[in-house]
Amino acid sequence: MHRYRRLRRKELPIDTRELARFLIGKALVHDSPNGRMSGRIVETEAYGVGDAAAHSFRGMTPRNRSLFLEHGHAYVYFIYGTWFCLNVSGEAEGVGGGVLLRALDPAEGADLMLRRRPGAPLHKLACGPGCLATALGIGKRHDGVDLCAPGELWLGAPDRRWAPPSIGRSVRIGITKEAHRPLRFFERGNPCVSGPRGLLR
DNA sequence: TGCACGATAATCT
DNA sequence: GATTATCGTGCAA
Repeated sequence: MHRYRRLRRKELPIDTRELARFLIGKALVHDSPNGRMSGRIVETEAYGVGDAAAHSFRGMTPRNRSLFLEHGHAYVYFIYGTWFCLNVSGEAEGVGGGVLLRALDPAEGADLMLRRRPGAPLHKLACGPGCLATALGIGKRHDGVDLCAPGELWLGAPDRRWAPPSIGRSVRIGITKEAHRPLRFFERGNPCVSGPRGLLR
C-alpha cells in the first residue's frame, strides 16, 4: 500500500520552469469515488511568463483564468474536441503560467485507469497529456481546484520506495511558437514518457 | 519504427 | 473562420 504525503504550497517553487522540473518524480493522486488512482509524474512542460506558446500569454480570459491562480492550482482545458489536459499553475497570484503534466507512471488504481483506456498497456495508460487526463478521469470540474488543499485531486511527495529521478530536458512537443526552447522535462529511461524517441536525452 | 492525416469543438479574432 | 500544449490508425519501409 502506498502512502503519500500531500505537498504543501510552501514546498512548490514559485516559478513555472522550476516547478516543471520539481514535479518530475512527485506523485499525482486522484481519490475518485471508485477509488484511488495515483502515479509518478515522469514528464512535464513549462509554459511560463513571456512565453508566446503559453495560454496565459495574451492575458486572462474566461478559459485560462486558473493559470493566474496562486501556484499549485489546477488548470484544465479541452482540446481538439476530444481531450482534456491538466496543468499546475506556477506563479504568484495574478501572474499567469502553468506546467503541463504530460505523463504518469501508474502506481495505484491501474485497474481503474484501464477501465477508461481499454486495452492500453501499462506504460501507455497515462502517456501523453490527453491520455493522462482520460486515464485519471480528470475533466472540467477540476479546473481551478487547489492541488495543495484537502480534496480529491492533489500532489504528493514521492513514495519512499521510489528512486530519485534522473531528469532529462528537451524542446516541447506539439507547438509551433517558441518551439526551440528546452522547457520539457522528463525522467530518463522511464518507459511511460511520451513523444518521439529522438527527444529522450 | 516512423511518418502523415483526420476527427472534433471550444475559444479567440 | 482560423487555430489548437492530441491521439489513434494506416501505410510504407
